[in-house]
Amino acid sequence: MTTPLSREAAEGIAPLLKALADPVRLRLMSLVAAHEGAEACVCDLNDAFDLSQPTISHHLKVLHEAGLLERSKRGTWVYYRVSPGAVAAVANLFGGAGAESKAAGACG
Amino acid sequence: MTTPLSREAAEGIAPLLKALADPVRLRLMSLVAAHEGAEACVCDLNDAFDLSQPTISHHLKVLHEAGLLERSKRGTWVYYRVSPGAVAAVANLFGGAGAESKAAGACG
DNA sequence: GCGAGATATCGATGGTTGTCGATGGTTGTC
DNA sequence: GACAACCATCGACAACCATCGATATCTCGC
Repeated sequence: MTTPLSREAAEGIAPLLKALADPVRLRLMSLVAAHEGAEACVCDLNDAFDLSQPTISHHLKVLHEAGLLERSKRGTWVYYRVSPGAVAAVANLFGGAGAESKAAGACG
Repeated sequence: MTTPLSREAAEGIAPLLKALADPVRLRLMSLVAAHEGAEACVCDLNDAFDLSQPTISHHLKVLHEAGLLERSKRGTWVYYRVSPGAVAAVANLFGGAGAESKAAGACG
């Protein structure tokens, strides 16, 4: 945010922000990030909301397609984990914190 | 993003991200932030896009109502400048960079 | 007061989004 | 093979959004 974004840069980052710009998806991201092992089962996530299962599945898909969440299936269960790179790209906008390897970290 | 967001926190931050989740508004923010004196005249911003003047005005209004831009009128011209607090609230999500006094700064 | 320039507002329109119920595919168990 | 559990997809609907042209509002200089 210190130098003007090119049209391309803006059009690259906007979809990430758009994916995050929903209270449900924001909480989904934080739930996954804060979960032990940095990954969470869909069944756990479903229970954290008053929304229907298809709706949660839809939001997870949006986050996945934006590149913010990675999907891995183990048996019957599906686990999602935060994609560090995508989060870093967004964090980079706001000063570069989290741009190294972690999804979210403090300065120093 | 290291601890689960409360529903309230998520619903407070989501509108900020929603306001930013548009290529035009992202570029508007960066143009204002990068402008000399950290504020920019609407007339300058209009010229930076291929969009109509009402459309730019609309986007500026969205950013203003989200608390991301502050408005000040000087004579015929209207100047916008980045609101440090709102940007810090978003930056806080991604590691706390920019949460002190600047709208966007590096770590240290 | 009047015309000109800079912004904001209004109304319309086409596209996108959040949510749901119903359904389908996959995996594990009996 | 039959059944149950988990998750994704589909179709539908209401709400929202980005954009535009037209118009209103404000300020300046004459």
